[in-house]
Amino acid sequence: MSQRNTAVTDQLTAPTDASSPEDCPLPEVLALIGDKWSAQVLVQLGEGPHRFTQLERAIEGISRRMLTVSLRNLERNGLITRTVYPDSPPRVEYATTALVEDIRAPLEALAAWARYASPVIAAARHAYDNRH
Amino acid sequence: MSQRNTAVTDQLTAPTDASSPEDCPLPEVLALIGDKWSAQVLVQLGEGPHRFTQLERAIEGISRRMLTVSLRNLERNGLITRTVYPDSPPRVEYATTALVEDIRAPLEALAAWARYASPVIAAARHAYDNRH
DNA sequence: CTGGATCCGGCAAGATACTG
DNA sequence: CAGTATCTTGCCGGATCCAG
Repeated sequence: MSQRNTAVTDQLTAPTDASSPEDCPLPEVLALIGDKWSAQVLVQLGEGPHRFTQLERAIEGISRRMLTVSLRNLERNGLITRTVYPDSPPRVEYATTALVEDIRAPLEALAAWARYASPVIAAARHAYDNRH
Repeated sequence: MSQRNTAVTDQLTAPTDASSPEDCPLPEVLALIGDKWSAQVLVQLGEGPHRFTQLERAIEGISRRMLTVSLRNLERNGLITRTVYPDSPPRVEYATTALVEDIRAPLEALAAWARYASPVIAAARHAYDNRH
């Protein structure tokens, strides 16, 4: 199942025109991690395995319920693993799977873009609002 | 691992360690284009300027209302421009701004990842559902 | 042709309380 | 500690009609 595969990005560099937006599965990705919290969970887990409360504290503003929902969803889609240790008190650890390795780069690129674009966007928004 | 980066990401990931998830502005990006349609609109406009009806036909399943809403939102945030030509019947053209150029690469990387990961995810989901 | 305005159902998601 | 269950609210988004 979990084959390490770095050939993903090779498809990109390939000189195919590849820009046909018809078969662009971008919506699928966004359906997976495009919601309010999943991406942050993935980013946080990128730092290494985390326990439930650890995540809850690390991710500002998330509710217990939403954390649970996000984790279940990510687990269901095979993006994270959930390991229960038979301790007392109970201990559960979440970690990313190999699948996630290959999106970390584009995700960080997006984050980098955000840092750079944020003030520009704020200015554009302000200008637009003044115009209306 | 992956090495396909634009000027923007090169500049910004270089100086700092970039792996601190605290100041990760990923949620901002997702708030911008993480909704159901905006990303597809951007992708479509990446092919070149489009008129309203042209977009409506190109993007499968979008309603007029949602197209309008998405376009307004993108315009407000400075990601696209809206040009009105004083013709009869009225003609309006939408095009991406320079800001968008720099996210196209990571966005396509995400799409490529989706193509590769889709079957794996489907399998994981199926396995999970059987387990419950 | 390019939208705006309005109504409305359904789901996302916060708050709160309870449990093994 | 690591969740569930339930209630409630907000808003996303589809349908429909109207307008310049």
